[in-house]
Amino acid sequence: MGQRGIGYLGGRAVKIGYPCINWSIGCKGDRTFRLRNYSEDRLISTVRNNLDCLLKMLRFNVTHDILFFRITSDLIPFASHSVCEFHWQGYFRKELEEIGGFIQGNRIRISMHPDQFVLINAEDNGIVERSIEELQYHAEVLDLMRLDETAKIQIHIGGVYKDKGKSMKRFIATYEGLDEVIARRLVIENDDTRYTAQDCLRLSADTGIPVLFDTFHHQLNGSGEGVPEILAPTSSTWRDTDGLPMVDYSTQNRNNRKGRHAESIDSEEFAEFLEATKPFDFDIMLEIKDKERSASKAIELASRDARFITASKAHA
DNA sequence: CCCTGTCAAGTCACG
DNA sequence: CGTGACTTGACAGGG
Repeated sequence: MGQRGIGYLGGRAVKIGYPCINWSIGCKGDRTFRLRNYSEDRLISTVRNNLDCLLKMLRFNVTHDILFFRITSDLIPFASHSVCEFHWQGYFRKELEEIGGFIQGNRIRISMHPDQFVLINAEDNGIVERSIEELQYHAEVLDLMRLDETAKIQIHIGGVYKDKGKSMKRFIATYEGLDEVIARRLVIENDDTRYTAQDCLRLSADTGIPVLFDTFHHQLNGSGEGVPEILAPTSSTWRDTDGLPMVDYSTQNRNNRKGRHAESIDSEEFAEFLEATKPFDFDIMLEIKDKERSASKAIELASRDARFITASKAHA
């Protein structure tokens, strides 16, 4: 717990990845459709495409030493919506198992990130119920892939309504009642306007929930702490069974308004980040527009870093 | 084929 | 109470 040793002795090592979309392999694994066009056929063909593409992306990633990946929430469109009565869990069981087998065989780290509308602490109970349904869907995907507890579902806390204290109380109350299949995978992430990393740590102290640190959100909505200062406490919220801490890394788009992600990774900034965070082991999710290109650049930069691991080493 | 309005869900500000 | 901003690509209907 807390600061971990450098290097991959003991089977731990830093992995780098990107979320959801790969621009270079010619397929899209997050295809969806409009609710009014919902049909079982449409769902099946879309999911089949998404699962095929997901496996292709994972194969691509392994050949490029990209061993961390965020699976899109659009994998099964409308999975948690009442319109969906189709038992996709059974229909796609084999495909999900196959993908899960590939993930485990190559020691790929997996995360999922439900959208902002997932609020387990909303004042409206209907929103809470729908949010839990959505989390259930995410957990089912990872369970059907037979991934262990290190595969995480990250959410923002939200649901402030001008009273963070009450918001936190509601979060704790709902969290404590969550089914274990969800709770074991759930982690909280600091966001860019409401919950700072310190807020997340406060909530973690009460619930034991791990804190996923987002560097960019911390820049926009932090309390002035440097990255290493905040990485120490957030890292120690991850138990051994949770796997290495996850960190979302991104930088400001220079041309655009505040809050916009950069188009491509800034090599110098990333090298500085690696240097500044030397005492810590964590898996890095690059939230950068050009996805796998920046991931490859980052891996190139990290390849001299003793914490980093390649696919062949992970395989051994 | 291209153009463009719209999209499951969320909050918040405003009139 | 209703509407638009937030933010984003892409779906999908109309021309």
